[in-house]
Amino acid sequence: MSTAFDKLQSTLRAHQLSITTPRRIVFEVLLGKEPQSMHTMLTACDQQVDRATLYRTVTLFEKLGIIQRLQIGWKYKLELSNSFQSHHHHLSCRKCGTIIPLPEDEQLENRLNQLANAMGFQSEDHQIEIRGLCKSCQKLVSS
Amino acid sequence: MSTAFDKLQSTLRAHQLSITTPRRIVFEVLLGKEPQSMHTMLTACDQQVDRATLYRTVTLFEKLGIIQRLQIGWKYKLELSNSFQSHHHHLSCRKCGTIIPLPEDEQLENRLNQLANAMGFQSEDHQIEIRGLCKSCQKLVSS
DNA sequence: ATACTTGCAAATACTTTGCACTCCG
DNA sequence: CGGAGTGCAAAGTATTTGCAAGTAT
Repeated sequence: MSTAFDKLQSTLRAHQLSITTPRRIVFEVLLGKEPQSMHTMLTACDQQVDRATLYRTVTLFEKLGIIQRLQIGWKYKLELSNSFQSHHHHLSCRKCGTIIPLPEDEQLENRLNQLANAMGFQSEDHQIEIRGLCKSCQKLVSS
Repeated sequence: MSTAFDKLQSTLRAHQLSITTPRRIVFEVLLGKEPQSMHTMLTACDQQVDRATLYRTVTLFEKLGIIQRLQIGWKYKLELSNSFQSHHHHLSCRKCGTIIPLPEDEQLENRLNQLANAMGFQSEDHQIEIRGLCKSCQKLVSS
């Protein structure tokens, strides 16, 4: 089977870029996880990737469309882009900070495209964040 | 007529907070404008508001629900919140950086609420950014 | 009067850059 | 080997904080 990792490799190769250890580690840190902050990623890389390299890699991956930057709460967070995991949006709990992925919804996506088109705008991508209270925090408030 | 400014005053009073010159200036800088970066706001305040005060005011206004922070491109930007201008979302052009407000759309809003509810999530607010090319930049590309 | 606010300057936190050294292809 | 990529340290930005002085109510 073709893994996400294979896809990373071919993307890098396609741009004549090297497949290095730091790049592999950064990718692994993001794989299958919820969006993370730079700080979290740096910690997760645990001494194996230098701060400067992390920033450079993130910038590179973003240009290559491997990862995307999200505004979740106050600071931005990073996650693998749509090519590496299905297109989705996020619910973020203002109380406990949990981030919950929302399954893709065709009706929502269509409506967004219609609206952009109506304005003569050529839509390429979008992001949505819904803020509020997650299930557990709703209970805590009422009790 | 009740102006946006009156509303600012009553919001501050309701929390026993002073109506000071810096707060008034920060509010005016945002009033009726597209989302702005901290840097732009600081320049717009033109020596009249200290950097630290601007940050403190923005934090305060955000807590009070007077302004909201948006991820537009890489860095966040600030604009007056829904209570001070109609609820809307943004189209942002990746080429020229223009930000275009999108008129409120009931169908879109409803769908978002439905999706959040289906997940047992209590939605309070949300933000949407659609990235792509504005009308003028589409022409430039094709020519 | 007096508690809330501000300005200033210093402290932190975050991000980028220059350069010599290392590693991939 | 030779250039792309990295680590390190230092330079830049961005944001926060302590505190004395100012101001709104």
